[in-house]
Amino acid sequence: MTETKIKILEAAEVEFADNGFNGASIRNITQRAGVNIASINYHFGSKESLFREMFHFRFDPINEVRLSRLREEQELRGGAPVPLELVIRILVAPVFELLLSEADQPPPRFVLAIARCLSEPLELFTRLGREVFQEVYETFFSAIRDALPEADVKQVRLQLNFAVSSMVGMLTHFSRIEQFAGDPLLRRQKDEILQQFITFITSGISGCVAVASRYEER
Amino acid sequence: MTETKIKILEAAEVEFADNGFNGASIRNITQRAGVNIASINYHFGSKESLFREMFHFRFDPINEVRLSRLREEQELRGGAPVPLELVIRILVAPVFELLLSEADQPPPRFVLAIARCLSEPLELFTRLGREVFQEVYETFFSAIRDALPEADVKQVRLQLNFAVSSMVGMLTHFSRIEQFAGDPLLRRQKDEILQQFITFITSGISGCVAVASRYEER
DNA sequence: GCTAGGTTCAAACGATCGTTTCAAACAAAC
DNA sequence: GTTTGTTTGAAACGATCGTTTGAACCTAGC
Repeated sequence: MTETKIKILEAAEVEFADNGFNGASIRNITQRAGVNIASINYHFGSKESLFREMFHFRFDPINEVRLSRLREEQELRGGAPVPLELVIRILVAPVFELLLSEADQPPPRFVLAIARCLSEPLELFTRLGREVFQEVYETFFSAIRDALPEADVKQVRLQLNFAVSSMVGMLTHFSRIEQFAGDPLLRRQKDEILQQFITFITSGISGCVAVASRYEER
Repeated sequence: MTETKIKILEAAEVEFADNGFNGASIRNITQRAGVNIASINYHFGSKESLFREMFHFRFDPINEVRLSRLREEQELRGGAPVPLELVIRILVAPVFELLLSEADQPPPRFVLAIARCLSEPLELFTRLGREVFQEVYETFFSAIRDALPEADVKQVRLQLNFAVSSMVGMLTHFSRIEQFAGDPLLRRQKDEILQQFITFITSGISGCVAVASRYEER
């Protein structure tokens, strides 16, 4: 990868994070990267392709980590289901560890950039989201089903939707919602917040399943 | 309110929902409304003010319902805390009942419009969000604290952030994430989905508090 | 030293954006 | 019927957008 491409990718992350996809401008990106305005179309083809490449460049490794960690745990247990909380942890941690980076340095911008752009209703992002996350979605869907054998399949799908929506919402809005509260929350240890969020998702899902099976007992 | 203003507001909801704030264009809105392009600046002043007015027009009544329902329940109990699940229901239901509208008609677009635009990182939306939701945020924060007397204050704030992020994420991404799953989820009774989501949030919060107090017992 | 292929550059392209202008149309009051 | 104030209309404003062009530049390979 040439130096120019790298500089563009880095500048694009900041610009997309600050302004969203529609709000980001080719001119700002190239100016921030210190390269010529034509270089984006030369190296990437278009603004959309630039975003697509940034997306894959950053999230493909994250998704590989998710899938391989889950596979490890599954093999370790040789057929026995991986506990729900661990499944959720493997799904959540690789992204949120980036968001809640070390206290002395700001979090990497691409997480914000992608979370925010995914909220924009362009057809591009529907396709891209599926392209990048479909395999992870399906794999973790099965893992959660295995962890909750008593749960209805459709209900598990609904729970996973809740979980994913919560994750994207958190990534997008955490810093903003923080402003409602007076003092910042991120001062806490990142591991503590991460654990809390994992617990939140896990108890949310298992709480729903528990309530549902209580209904069926009647 | 003049007929033109109403037509613009209705068209704006669709346009903002379909294209986000930056992606929406004055020309599309006026064209859809069948009015002259200058009428937006005449009646609202600017694109930003149009959005602001739409936001207040739609969410002020919703927030009033939330606050008054909560107050009712509090008075009914005369000092005793309102149970967590009910607090969450009062917070969640007034919005999600709109999203999960009757099966034979599409959900009102302004929910999507506002949820999606709030995800765009414009400074306008930080201000607007605070302007519209601050009172609800603080009131429900207290109510949750009352419902969970054993919980740490900072932790409750974190939980509320989780809850709010989940809500916005749900509103923004529900229809999109649905596409990962083969068959649509909305066919289920809306009340069932709503109840599931309330249970999800409630068990998420109380699960976190339970884990935390378990730690402190050691 | 020359050539070829990849890369950068300034400049311009056509399109669209939010906003403004100002005259025409309209309604209500006298 | 005239006047006054409000609302609409077509047209244009200046700015910015993503993209393209074609010449200049650089660097290997011969």
